[in-house]
Amino acid sequence: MEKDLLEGLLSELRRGTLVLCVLSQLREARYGYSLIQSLEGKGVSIDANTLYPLLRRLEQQGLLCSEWNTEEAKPRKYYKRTVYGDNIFAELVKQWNCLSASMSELLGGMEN
Amino acid sequence: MEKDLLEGLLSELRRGTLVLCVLSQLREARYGYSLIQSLEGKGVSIDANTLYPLLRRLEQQGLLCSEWNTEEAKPRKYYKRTVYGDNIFAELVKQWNCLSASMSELLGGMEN
DNA sequence: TATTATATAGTGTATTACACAGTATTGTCA
DNA sequence: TGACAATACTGTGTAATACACTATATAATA
Repeated sequence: MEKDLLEGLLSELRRGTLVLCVLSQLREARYGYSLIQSLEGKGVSIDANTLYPLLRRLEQQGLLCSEWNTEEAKPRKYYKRTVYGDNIFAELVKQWNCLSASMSELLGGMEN
Repeated sequence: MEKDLLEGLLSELRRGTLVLCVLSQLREARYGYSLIQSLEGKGVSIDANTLYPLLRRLEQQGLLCSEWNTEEAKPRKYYKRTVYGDNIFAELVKQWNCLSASMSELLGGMEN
């Protein structure tokens, strides 16, 4: 079975950033399928089978709220950040910048 | 039990970067305990109970090799990257830079 | 019309890996 | 001697992604 090692490590690397990516796009309401393509276009590929459970989880945690729109051709479930979600998101961004800076420092001096 | 939500998300954020942090420090041989403090000093805090299993896992995956040094006062287990580890590490750094750039773009236009 | 593909969302399971708490040993220093 | 720091290991619980599968409605195509 043994999935390719590098692939696994890269998955891990992207793992924590998924929430950040998703939250960043949900200031305005959007539905899952459009998110996938929108993120894909920006160089972040997320599997549908990963996104949908993630959206529901974030909603259950109170970071997102959702609403079905049945007026359009196909029924779509729109998600967007709650106020709480806004706050958490802001804090995550701050910490991300911090982490990112630490990493640059660690990886920068690679000739050591 | 419900651990604090923000804490959990931050853990997730750091999670994938741990391997990268650790690998970055192991061009030269080092033992676990010194790694913890060295990383701590650089703003990356990693729990001992997280690091030791991680080191053994990376060794088992062939990215690190280890050696006991019993000549010093206390017996220490030194780890360092293998050639394979060097290659994987280089690739991870590349992907990290890529990911980092994508994130900047996503988070940059936060007034949208 | 029948068939296929695309858009859209859900569920269930297995794997993985960190976190946490506890154990164990050996030096050092008061 | 007793307490504490240095050093490493293990086992268990939890949390989250990945993967494969299901399901529906609409658009496209043969």
